[in-house]
This record gives sequence, C-alpha cells and structure tokens, in this order.
Amino acid sequence: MTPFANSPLTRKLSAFVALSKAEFDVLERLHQRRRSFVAGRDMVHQGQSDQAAYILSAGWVCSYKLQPDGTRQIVDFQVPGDFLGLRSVLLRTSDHSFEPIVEIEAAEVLKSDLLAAFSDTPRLAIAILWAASRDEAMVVEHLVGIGRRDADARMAHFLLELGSRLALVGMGSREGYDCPLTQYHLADVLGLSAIHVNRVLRQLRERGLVTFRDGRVSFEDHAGLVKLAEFDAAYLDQSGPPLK
Amino acid sequence: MTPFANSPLTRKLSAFVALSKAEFDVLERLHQRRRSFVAGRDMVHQGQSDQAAYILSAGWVCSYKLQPDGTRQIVDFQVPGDFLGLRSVLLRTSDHSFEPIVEIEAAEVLKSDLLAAFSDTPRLAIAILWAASRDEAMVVEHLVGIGRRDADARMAHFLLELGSRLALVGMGSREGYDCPLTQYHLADVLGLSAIHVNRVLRQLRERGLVTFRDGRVSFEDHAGLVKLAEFDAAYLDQSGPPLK
DNA sequence: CGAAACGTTGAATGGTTTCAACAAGAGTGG
DNA sequence: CCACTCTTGTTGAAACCATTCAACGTTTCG
Repeated sequence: MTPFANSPLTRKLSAFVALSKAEFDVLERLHQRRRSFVAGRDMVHQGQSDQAAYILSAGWVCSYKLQPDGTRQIVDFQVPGDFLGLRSVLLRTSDHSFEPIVEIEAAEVLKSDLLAAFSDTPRLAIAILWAASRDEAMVVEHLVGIGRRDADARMAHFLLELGSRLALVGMGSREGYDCPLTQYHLADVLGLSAIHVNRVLRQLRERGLVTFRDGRVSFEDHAGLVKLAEFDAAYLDQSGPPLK
Repeated sequence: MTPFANSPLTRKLSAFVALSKAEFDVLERLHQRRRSFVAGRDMVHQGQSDQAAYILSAGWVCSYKLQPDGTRQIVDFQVPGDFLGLRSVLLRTSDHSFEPIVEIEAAEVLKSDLLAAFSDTPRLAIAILWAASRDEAMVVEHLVGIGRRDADARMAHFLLELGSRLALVGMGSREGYDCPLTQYHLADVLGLSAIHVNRVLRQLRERGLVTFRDGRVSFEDHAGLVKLAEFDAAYLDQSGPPLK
C-alpha cells in the first residue's frame, strides 16, 4: 500500500474505481504540497481569481456566498477527501468564498500539476471529474431541499447526507459522526434562522430521531430519519464514473 | 458568414470568445442532427442513462426533480443556445428530468461527436466547458435566492436573470422578452405556491416594476427591479473563458 | 473578571401556504 | 354548435410555519 492509500481522497475514489498502482502514485504526487489554514479566515474570497485548488485531507470547510444585505448562504461543506476550488482552476474566477471551519490540512494543487496528472492518467482524470460531478449533484439536491422540503425534513436530509459522505471516508457510520458545525452554520446552509434551527434540533431530539450536541451527531433512529427526510442516497452512491 | 453564425449557441459563445473559421465550422457540424420534440413530454427521465446531449436552438425546456411527495423543483430552464444534458454525456446518468415547455428544436450531439470536436478544437472545448460552468454558477445563484431572498426579490431576480440570458442570444432587451412560462413554472422554480406567485406578480405590476402577462415579460422600471432584487449580473457576464 | 461565541426559550409578528371559490380561454367530443 | 373538461389565472380568509425581537444561560478565553 502506498503512503496515501489512506488519504481520504484515495479512499473516496477507491470506493468507486479500482485504481492502478500508477494512478495511486499520481494521486500521491498531488498530495505533496501540504498546507494548513486556521479556522475562520477565508482561504478564497468571492471574486478572487486564483489558480490553485486544494485537496482537503483533514478538517471541514464551507463554501458560501455573501448577500448585499449581509446574510449568507452556504452552498456546500467540504469534508476530508473533497476538492476545493477545482472549478476555479479549470475554468474561471471563483464566485464564492471558502472558509475553514476548524483548522484544516490541505494539499495545494497547481493548475499545471493537475493538467499533467490528467494527461498521464486519463482514468484518474475521469474519476476526479466524476467526483466533481457528484458535488454538483449535491448542490442540486440541496436546491431541491431548500425549495421543497420543510425545516424538519431539510435538517434530517442534511444530517443524513453528511453522514453518507463521511462514511465514505471512514469518518462516520450509522451510529453518527463528529461534526464541528455550529447551529449558525446549519442555519446558513439550510436557509433558516439560527433560532429555528435550535427548535428543529430540539424537536428531532425529543422525537428520538437524532441528537446534535457537543460536536457530535448521533442517529438514534436512522430508519425513522430516512423516512422523515425521504432520503434516497442514489445521487451520492452512483454507479461510479464511466470507466472502460 | 457560415449558415450557423446565427445559431443561438454560436451567438452566445461569440459574446465571450472570438471564434475562428475552423471553430465556427466545428460548431456547425455539431448542429447537423436536428430533431424536434413536442411540449410536455419528457425528453429524459430521472435515472435514465442516455449518451446524447442536445443543443437547444428554439423553444424552452425545464430541468427538474420530482419529490416522492409529488412536488417538483425546477432546477433550471434552458433557452436557445443552451446545452441540455451535457453532464450526462460526459460523466454519468442524469439525475433529473427534462421537459420541453413548448415545441422545441434541438440538435442531438453524440458523445463521439463531442469528443471529436473537443480534440479538433481545444479552444472550442474550453468555451463550451466555460458555458457549462456558467450554468453551474446560475444553479448556485438560484440556491442563494431560494435560501436567502424573500418571494418578491426572488421573482425579480429570476425575471432579470432570464432577461440577461435571452439578451445574449438576441431574444430579449431592457424592455422585456417573450416568455412561455406559466405561473406554475414560476412557482416550481422559485419554491413558492402558484397562488403566491400570482400575488407577487400582481404586486410587482402594481408597483410599476414589471408586468408578466400573455406570454410576455415587460420591464416597466428596470432599474427599480434591479434594486429590489439586488441583481448583479457578474456571475453571468464573467470575463469569459480563460483563453490564451 | 469581562467579553465573546454559542445555545436556549417565550411571545409577537409576518410571510407563505392551504382551502375554497370563481373566471376566462382552449380544446374535445357529442 | 354546444356542453364539457382542462388549463391557467385570480382573489379572499384562515391556518401555519418560520422569523424577529428580547432575554438569559453556559462555556471559553484573554
């Protein structure tokens, strides 16, 4: 096993594609330029045009957009194994900001490194683009949730989705997972007020479904929660990238 | 001028990149396989895995997701010049459905044609991927709107965004544009009830901002509407794809 | 100790939905 | 041609979900 066989990104991709030794090695090379960032200070600002992307290896990040009136909408969270700013590398300036929620570890990936990796190992390129496409599917699902689910189902769905994502990199299970988010983060991602988030959490707890407390999400009735959220993980556990 | 210099897609891309003769020709070739579809019947179903994409040349389409409870959330509309199902060609099965809103004209693009075009004219590839990335930015902006704007601003923002998109292909101006959507479509895209859409439209009309009537959107106070929606077209009129 | 961040709760307000009803036009079959 | 239905648009009233305002508790940290 290569030293990075346990890097979260490798784990995630391995869940869907059998990677060759050469592909492992290229992934390993992409992890070379390690950096860390403190919590709370933006890594990338809205409008900034930056040529670097990151592979998150430890910690949580959120990507968000600020409104003129001061409210913010979190578009997505990144957890270990996720790419960060992939789009802005390949295509254009970022139109949203990235903020580490806790201190994080990330590998910086330069545009040139990425393009080189892509031409060396096309299958890896497809696997990575597939992961990016999965991120997009999550944004769409998120849109559906905010548009058409009430606060309870929204919260339930969100907590379940996070659970699935974390399970893929070995950081969560059907029992629950560690989660550094505050109720303010939940409010900003779900399009609710922090106060209402508090009430919704209380209600879910009193119904014996989930407990969100002290940085830990505990599923007490996983099946019940799935039913409440009408959660169908199909958009996450797709059949994988079209290799071969 | 080539026969397709006026195809909406060519117009759209030309607004951001100066296309060479060769690139024009490749775009022309992509428009060969013309098809039409009747209104109301899905072109692609959720979950279907289809190898074809389409370039929409006339008419409107909506892409949406159906919820288990029967409600639907429209993710985006496609207007002439837009790609349809691009992602499902390159990457994976579609996770939402496409429904023509009126009878439409589209050019079918096979995976092989697209890949050939990409390798023949890399700049065109980048231009097309840039357009795809712009679509993504719209989905994100849409998410922000549903999460953090009230019904009035949401409606105003949506009507303005559509106006900008249509103006790019010569189908709209600061005065307004033709629009085949029903109030139910507006409800499903904005995450509102059709009844409330009706009230919001009435209010915007009575405030002298915009009139939505008989298949026509008329801006009566464009500046006022921009202000109400806090509409900033930056995410649409980006500096263009990173060519050169 | 005081300040700041996060969590918690109650009461009032308000935006949005639901229910119910009706109007107008298009298309259909008798 | 008419009656019929279906789709779309419109409006009022009641109910409800979520927000805002206000207050207070807890923990952490300088």
